[in-house]
Amino acid sequence: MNEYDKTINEIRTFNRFYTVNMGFLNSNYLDSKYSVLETRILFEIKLHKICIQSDIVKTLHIDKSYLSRIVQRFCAKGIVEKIKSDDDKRTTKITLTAIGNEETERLIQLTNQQIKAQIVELSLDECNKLCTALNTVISILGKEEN
Amino acid sequence: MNEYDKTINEIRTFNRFYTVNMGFLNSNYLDSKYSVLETRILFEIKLHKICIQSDIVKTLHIDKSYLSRIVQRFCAKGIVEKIKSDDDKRTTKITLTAIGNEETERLIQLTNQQIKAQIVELSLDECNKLCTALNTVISILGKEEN
DNA sequence: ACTATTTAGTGGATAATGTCAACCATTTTG
DNA sequence: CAAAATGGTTGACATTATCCACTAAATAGT
Repeated sequence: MNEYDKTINEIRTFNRFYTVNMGFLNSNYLDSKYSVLETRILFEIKLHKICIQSDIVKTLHIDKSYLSRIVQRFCAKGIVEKIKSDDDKRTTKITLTAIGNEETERLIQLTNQQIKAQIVELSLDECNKLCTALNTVISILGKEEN
Repeated sequence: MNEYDKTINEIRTFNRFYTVNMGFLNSNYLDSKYSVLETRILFEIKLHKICIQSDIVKTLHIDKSYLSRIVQRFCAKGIVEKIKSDDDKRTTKITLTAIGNEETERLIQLTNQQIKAQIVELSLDECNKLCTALNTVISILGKEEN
């Protein structure tokens, strides 16, 4: 077994651990009002402040028709707003409303609490080591991004 | 911001990165014949060699009726076999058939290839650092398991 | 021993999630 | 300018997941 196979195995093991540990496998979510993907989308819009749908389609690799409907739902709920853009008339800018911002903030707090429950018994030293390790993973795997 | 908040933020960042990077978000899968969960279940049965459904329900945190149906499908496909157990007559042992074993092996190879594509440009040193980092994460977060 | 509770698994009904292809309007490319 | 590409929407489905009720067997409580 070469070094690459060793790495592949390690990633497999990690994925198995992490998907279950973080509850990514079957995402019965903390807040039944929003699915994991919906939360992720809200968070993405919040990050960008304002963006177009295809930005999100690209970053999250989801179907555009699917996103279109989710955004429609968000608009109906009053948490997202569509704004006609003048530069490119095909696009519509989307952004969080004030309520949407609060709601997203609340969701972030909820996920934070969930994460907190996972790390609450760690020592400061372990926290630091964990941060370093996660950072290392991102910096190594993130290299290959286009 | 205290040390715990820093760690929570780091985990959030990591999750955002990793779910997209590994394609966990919307799991349009490599082999359309099996969903992510199905693959995970097959792999779990393979790990145990033989087990009962509720073992898998517990490890993967999924609905038992849902699993029941998936197992039924697997049986119909001939990749999983149910064996009456004599010790506890409520339970049925499940195990992979020969074909199921091959099939699962094939799926593992497929995911391996997918992972390989992600690390193919890494140096040996980076591979080692990655392994160490992933291991660290598991050992720290895995502590809190029951 | 015998009721009460728990555990394993199944099935019906239905909700939520996600996919595919067709389509219009615009913008970009050759 | 015609052809191809992009952004977004919609219809029609397929897949995936959840909830609840139920049977059968095992276990716990008294």
